[in-house]
Amino acid sequence: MKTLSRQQALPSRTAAPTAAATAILDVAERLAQTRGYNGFSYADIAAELGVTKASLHYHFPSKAELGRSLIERYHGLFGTALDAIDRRTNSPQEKLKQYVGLYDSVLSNERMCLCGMLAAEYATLPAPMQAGLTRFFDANEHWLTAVLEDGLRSGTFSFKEAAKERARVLLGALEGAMLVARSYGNARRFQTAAAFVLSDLDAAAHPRRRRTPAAAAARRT
Amino acid sequence: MKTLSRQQALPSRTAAPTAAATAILDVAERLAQTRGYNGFSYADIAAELGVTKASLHYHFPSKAELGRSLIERYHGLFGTALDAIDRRTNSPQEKLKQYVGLYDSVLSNERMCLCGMLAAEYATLPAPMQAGLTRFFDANEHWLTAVLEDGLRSGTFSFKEAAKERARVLLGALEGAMLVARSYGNARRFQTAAAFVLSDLDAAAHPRRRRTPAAAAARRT
DNA sequence: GGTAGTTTACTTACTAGTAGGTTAATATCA
DNA sequence: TGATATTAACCTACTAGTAAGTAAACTACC
Repeated sequence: MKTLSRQQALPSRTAAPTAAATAILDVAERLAQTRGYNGFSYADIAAELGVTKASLHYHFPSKAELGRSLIERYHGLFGTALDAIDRRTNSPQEKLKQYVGLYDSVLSNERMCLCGMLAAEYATLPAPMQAGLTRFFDANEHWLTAVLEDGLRSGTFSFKEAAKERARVLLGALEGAMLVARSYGNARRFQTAAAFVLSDLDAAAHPRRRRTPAAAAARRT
Repeated sequence: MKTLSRQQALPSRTAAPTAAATAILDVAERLAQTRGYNGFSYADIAAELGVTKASLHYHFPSKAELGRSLIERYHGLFGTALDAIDRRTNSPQEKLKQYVGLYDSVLSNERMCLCGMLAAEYATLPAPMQAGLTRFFDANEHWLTAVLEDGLRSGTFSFKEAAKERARVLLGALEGAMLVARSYGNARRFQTAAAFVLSDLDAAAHPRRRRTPAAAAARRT
């Protein structure tokens, strides 16, 4: 059995993830995204890493704790990616495009969004994982709502319901498109659907729709 | 242990489902829709029905066979429901509303669409179940495409991409909305999202939109 | 700087419980 | 009597999780 981590002395004020813990999370994440939380075991991870199950229990006492960590890390990384998008561009249209790109890169690795996957297994998950899941969706909804409101203000987007409702439609549509496309092993299928979902927001495509004051003005020019 | 079936002699040219088989499928279906295929066991079904696991194996030799039957029956029942919609109304708008109603009634029973659920577990499913799944989605897509084309012809609907593409967007959006809404235990959430997805198709909301594939392609780039 | 104590990162060997599945005997009924 | 349906009793493989031990590395102190 090889050693996962030969840990160099990090100061580590909080619980800094060790190299071993990271390696375990990496494998567990991929398995969870492809097979679901109920579709993999400690034995699967241990075999892949060439360590014992007991070693995994040293780092993550229970599978529930591993699952909780999985969501937490995923949420954190996703948040970082959203921040990066915000820094890269100010265009709401471009932001959404890059948001879709996040999903697309996951699917192109033959994976499903971790939280979309876990949402299916929701009823079987330990409470901390359930709470982590809805926090993740809430954060997505929050970010999308801001982008949509921005696009509405600037006349780029057009939709009649509240931005929060539109954000929910968007989130669900992307998760669902991903879910179905993966059954066909066809990332193109997702890309096409996602493009149409985004183009539904275009103010230019339906100029007489309400709640776009700027769009109405632009039309006259 | 009680008896599941006191079978009255059905002529049964094909394999007519016995009362016992039906009872087993009913329980298995509910478990699959709430917990997923990997989230229930023969022991769960047996306990609920008050029979032994061996008895279940008599009716469904393997879990794979049970799963396959589950999809087949679900697909058949869904097809019947779609036929019923076609008989009840000719209005494409009303048809879609009733189609959404089908999903809604599933979710209101705290269930997820069986095939949406299984789509998440796709990678872990036996091949016959995988094939059954895509057949189900194909059938949905086919029915939706016909309704959308009809609505487009009659001027009720407006969308720029091919009806088949729109059908895929619709299917994914509904499955995804359902998936997320269930994590919040909130059927309203689904209803609201579904209503907006349908209203996106309304020709009245964006009268100048055109079905120009060239425009759609340009927007994608 | 050497050594005692402590911590980290594992190991082997095990538990109790559950998974899907089998077999042979038996009950039920037409 | 023969087919249908069901049971008890089992099997093997695997599940998450635990107990006890160990080698190496780090820390404290004289």
